Amino acid sequence: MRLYNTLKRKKQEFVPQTPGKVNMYVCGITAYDLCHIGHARSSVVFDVLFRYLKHKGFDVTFIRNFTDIDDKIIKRAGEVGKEAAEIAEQFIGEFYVDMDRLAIERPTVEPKCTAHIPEMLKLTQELIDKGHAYATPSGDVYFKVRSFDGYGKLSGRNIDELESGARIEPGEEKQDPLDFALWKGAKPGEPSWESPWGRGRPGWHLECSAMSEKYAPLPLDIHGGGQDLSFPHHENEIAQSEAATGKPFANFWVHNGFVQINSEKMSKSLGNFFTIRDILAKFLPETLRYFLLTMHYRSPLDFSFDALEEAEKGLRRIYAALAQVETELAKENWKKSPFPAELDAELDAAVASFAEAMEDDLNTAGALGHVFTAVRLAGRVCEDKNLRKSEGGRDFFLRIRDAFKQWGAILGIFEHAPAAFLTELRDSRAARAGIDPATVESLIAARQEARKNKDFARSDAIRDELLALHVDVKDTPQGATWDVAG
RNA sequence: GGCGACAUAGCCAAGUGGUAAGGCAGAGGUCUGCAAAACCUCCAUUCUCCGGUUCAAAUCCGGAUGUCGCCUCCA
Repeated sequence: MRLYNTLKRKKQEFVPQTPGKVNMYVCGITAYDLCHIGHARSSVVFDVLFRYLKHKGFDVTFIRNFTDIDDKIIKRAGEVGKEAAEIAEQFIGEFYVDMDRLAIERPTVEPKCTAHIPEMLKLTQELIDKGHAYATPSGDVYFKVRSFDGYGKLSGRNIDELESGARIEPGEEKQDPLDFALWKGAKPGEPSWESPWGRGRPGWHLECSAMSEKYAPLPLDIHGGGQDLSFPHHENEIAQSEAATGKPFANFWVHNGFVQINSEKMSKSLGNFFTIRDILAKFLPETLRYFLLTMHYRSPLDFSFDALEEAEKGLRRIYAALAQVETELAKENWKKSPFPAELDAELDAAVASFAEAMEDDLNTAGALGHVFTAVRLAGRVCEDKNLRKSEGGRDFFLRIRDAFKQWGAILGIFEHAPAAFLTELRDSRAARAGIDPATVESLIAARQEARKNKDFARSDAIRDELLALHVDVKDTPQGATWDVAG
């Protein structure tokens, strides 16, 4: 497959170091608050990459860390009067709740920063020994950026231009404004660990270098994260790891684009900030996941509830087709009658196109376009009395079901029982619209009674009444069903 | 100021040299007691603008305009 490599600024054929095996490291969360939609996007993107690589038959080691000691965690702990470790544990728990709802598979390894202090001390010592880092009198250790030639190669920055913007904060003992902390000397009341330079705690960038090296042989095949992490975080990881080991750190750098609100970055200060919980209070998790996949992973993605609602309609149409296929497959007495070969050919083409889209830099948006080809094909066969009752039709339905099973496993959607999902989706929509299902059911019962008596005036009057509640009634041979209108 | 990304129909969006996927919305039709859903048909001679390269460009190059991101913690 082809993947866009930030390091080379172009798509490249992805080839792992060891045939058949892939090592992938993705920067995880800092556990100090609930996750927002941006975390959801990043998680979904790399979950799909993980699933797709496995689908292709690779033995994937997926490492995703937890930053469980950090300024923000300490700050939060201070605010609520808890220990930093308690805060980290709490929000790691909340993280899993969100991830599970979004059907994010667990990575192979999920190392925590605080469980790898010895590895970080070792790496820091190596960097000091090789002249790439220095300790200060107050017990900080800094990485000497100018000692590493490749600095800036990932983010395309020039070290002298960076220099002009950088400055030394009061209290810092850096030799150069560009230098960054590997180890921070302990401050009173903060969590700290013993080190050769006195008690302290690791700097943020250090953990990813130390833990990736521990769980995968360098170079990593893939290193991923949000676009904003490329500088300085990923740049610093490269500097640390390559300066210490002399080996390249990662072959492919994959960065997902940002979630925006009204074309602007979301941030707490702008007040345009949504947590995953905020969304899932109104929409099903699969709707959010589907929505996130309707755009290419590197593009900025504009979030709005209107856009989510639009995505929801698309997802509903897909599931409606799957439900119809299930209904037909539950029937028996298949007839021997001719089945048009061009329908099979179109389905073949859709399956092939889906695969091509995924091969081309994980183009889930393009791939979903081909999913709708299968949806239309299913509808066409269901429409035709002869086709849907034929043996060829049955085989076609089975093929469609298989295709969706495979696509669903890759994308992490389409995996619910269709009829049950549609009911759940309808109830979710009804709840948003403030529709009381019991009221609807009783009106429908009254309407059925009227229809039974051929009292169509009354039947239509009730339909109008339901429509005023934003409810559409659908009469089927099995009785009346309903959905939220629009 | 430096670095970078993006600009495709009413809206969202895929598409990196060969003559514009898909979704949502909309119009007409089939079906239906009426509807809804589904299906069929239609809906960008054109890809922000101006130049250039080429037999051929939304796709490559140069310029303009606009939007956004990074350069400080951030997915």
